[in-house]
Amino acid sequence: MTVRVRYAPSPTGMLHVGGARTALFNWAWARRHGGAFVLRIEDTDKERSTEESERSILEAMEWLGMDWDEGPGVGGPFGPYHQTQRVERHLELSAKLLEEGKAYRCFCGSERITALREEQMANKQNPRYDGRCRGLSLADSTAKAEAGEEFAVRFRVPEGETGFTDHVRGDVSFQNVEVDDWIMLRSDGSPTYNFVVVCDDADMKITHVLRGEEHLVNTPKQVLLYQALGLDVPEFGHLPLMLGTDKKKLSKRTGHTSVQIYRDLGYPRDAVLNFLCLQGWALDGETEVFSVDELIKNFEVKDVSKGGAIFDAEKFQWLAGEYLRQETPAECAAHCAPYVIEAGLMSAEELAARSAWFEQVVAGMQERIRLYSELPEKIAFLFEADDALSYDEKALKNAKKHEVRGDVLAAVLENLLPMLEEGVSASALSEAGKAMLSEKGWKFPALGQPLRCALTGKAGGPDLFDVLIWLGAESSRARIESAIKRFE
RNA sequence: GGCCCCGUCGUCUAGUUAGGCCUAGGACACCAGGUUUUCAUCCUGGCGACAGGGGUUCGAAUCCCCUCGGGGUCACCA
Repeated sequence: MTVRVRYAPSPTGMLHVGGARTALFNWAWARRHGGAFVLRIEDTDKERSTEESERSILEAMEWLGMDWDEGPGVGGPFGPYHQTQRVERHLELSAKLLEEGKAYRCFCGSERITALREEQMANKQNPRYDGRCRGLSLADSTAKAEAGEEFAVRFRVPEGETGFTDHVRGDVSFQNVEVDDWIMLRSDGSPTYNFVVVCDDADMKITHVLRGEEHLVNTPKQVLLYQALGLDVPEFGHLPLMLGTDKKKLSKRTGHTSVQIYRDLGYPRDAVLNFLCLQGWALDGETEVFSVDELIKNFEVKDVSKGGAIFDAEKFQWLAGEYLRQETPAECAAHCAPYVIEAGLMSAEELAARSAWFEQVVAGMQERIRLYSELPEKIAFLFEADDALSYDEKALKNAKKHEVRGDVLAAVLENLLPMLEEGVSASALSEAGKAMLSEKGWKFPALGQPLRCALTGKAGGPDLFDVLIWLGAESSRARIESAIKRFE
């Protein structure tokens, strides 16, 4: 049997990280077994669904590299892949169930149902449909319907018990009395989620349903529906929830929830993918950094953890840094460029004209940032006015600790600047600088701290000889000369 | 509250299916050292968990029962 899985987002917002992980596990499972990964848009909520959300979700899926074999944009043999375009089929199946007595029309109306529920809750009973229309004969109900009475269609839950073997949780079962006679068709004739999801999954020949744990309690309804329809029941796997720091389902209350935001925040794509894997799954218990190829090679649904995972933002950032540092300077520079432009440090044209220079800077900064977006702030000093560089209090204090600061800076001007003008390498500068120090009998901090303040205005940062080269002879000279005056 | 699911370091997890290899391993975070011109990276070390209680067994994180705790869900949303 060919594996066919699906991810079925509703286009009512961004791509939630929990949804992204669900999609990722489905995708990996399909790729692992040479099966098909289907993308279906569950747009039955007309109030909240938007085309913009759909576009954004698709774009995020593409960014993550999760290609779908069937779905929007690519089509497929079981389309259409938008749920709203499949209602004809839904109504057909609903009519069939109605005829067979496996579903029935309910004329109670939402007002009565709401009142009933309120009364039951007031009496501390569990809200449940009281079955008033359950016994209506098909002939009677058809007559009422034809007379124009409004009705919803309910599924007739049989007696007994419904169980299934969940791939992550093992055997799970529910007493059917606990499963209410749920609504398949609303009184406006539109089908509900629990109904369409089964129709569509069956029509699309889905073999494995991997989804979030919040759907666990929907499963008996769906299993019963498959059975009533005389269809094969697919395999299920319910993934643990991704939790916020409040231990509740991840929501905007406790942090960012969409993959688009993390992308915009400058997290490397592969770090996002890797991190998603780590929430509920482990490669071998030892390896933390691994590629999606390794996920595909090793992913088993049964290995997914049962417990919910609190979203560990710290670890996510660490992982981002790991990936950022693995990139070549050219790759990293390309990823950082939009942030540098956005921060107004350079225009796209300037960046293109000075790409070699920018790559050099990025190479020197790579182990000092974790997200692409962190670069602008850290290199902003390079773009300040040479004679009006802002000095951090600590940087200035460090510089002033050294009595010989003026002599040191003068020596730099005299010995190192000419070399810089000739265009030597950072290591050559470094050697010359150290030779100069030993000749004069100065320790490195006596050079480092005043020079760092003079050039960057910061107490910490990249290698000083790199900075000299980045700045160039002219700026370096101007900054040092300005510092000599300002340090007095 | 009913039903369902879950419960190993602060957090993510390995180990639980086939009880002994577990004086419970790794990672993030934190702390302390080291490398370094600073910051960062990197290296070394430390801190730190089987929710609790009963069983079963020569032996239990692993099996059984109870308790406690957490979560999900109870819509004519998905």
